[in-house]
Amino acid sequence: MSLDADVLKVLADPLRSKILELLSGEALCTCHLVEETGAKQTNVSNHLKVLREAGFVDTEPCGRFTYYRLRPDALRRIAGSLTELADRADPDARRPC
Amino acid sequence: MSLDADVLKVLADPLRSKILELLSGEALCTCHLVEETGAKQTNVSNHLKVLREAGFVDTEPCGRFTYYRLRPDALRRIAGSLTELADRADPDARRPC
DNA sequence: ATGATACATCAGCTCAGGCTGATGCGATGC
DNA sequence: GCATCGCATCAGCCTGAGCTGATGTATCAT
Repeated sequence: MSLDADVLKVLADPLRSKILELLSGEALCTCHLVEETGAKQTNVSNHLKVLREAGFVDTEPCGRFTYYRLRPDALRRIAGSLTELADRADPDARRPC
Repeated sequence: MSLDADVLKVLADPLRSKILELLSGEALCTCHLVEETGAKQTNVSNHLKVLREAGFVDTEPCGRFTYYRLRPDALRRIAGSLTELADRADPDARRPC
């Protein structure tokens, strides 16, 4: 497996990573996330869309609320590709010039 | 531990992730990376600087060549924070509105 | 000493993407 | 019905960052 820069780019944003941390442990709706992050509703909603389309969160409509839940499998996939890359490292190998 | 967006941002670039993949398995010098990636020398050098300052690669000067080597521990650190976040997930918890 | 090679740095251009205000739309409450 | 709330979408601004050409600095070969 190889590193997917497009997927990593989704994680590499301070507000999105903050949202994922907030979603670890419990599902939250947008209003919670707006309150916790201090960001504007529009901004949070945009980032949630990015996270949703990348498969990092699931949505659960509930009346006029929309709950967001973390998808741990998506994170483990990334973690797996990183450790696989790390495991491939050989401390002595060097290609001659 | 929490997700560090600044560190993730270093990985979230197609050329940089390509370089890390190439460096897994064997150390390479800049000219190798330029040849393998097809990118300009200036560009590769810039990205190597970013990777070096973020601690993802080590440099080994060797005459007029500069060898770059992957630092697997740096990748494992990121992988660890991702799995930790994934492990924290509770499929039933939900904060009421 | 002269030239070539390997690599780094600098200045400038360009563009993706994050932030915002305005607006739309469905669900709930009165 | 009408107002309000929760959330999404749109258009526009603006900053950060990637790419490039030019240049500088060692190191090596002849």
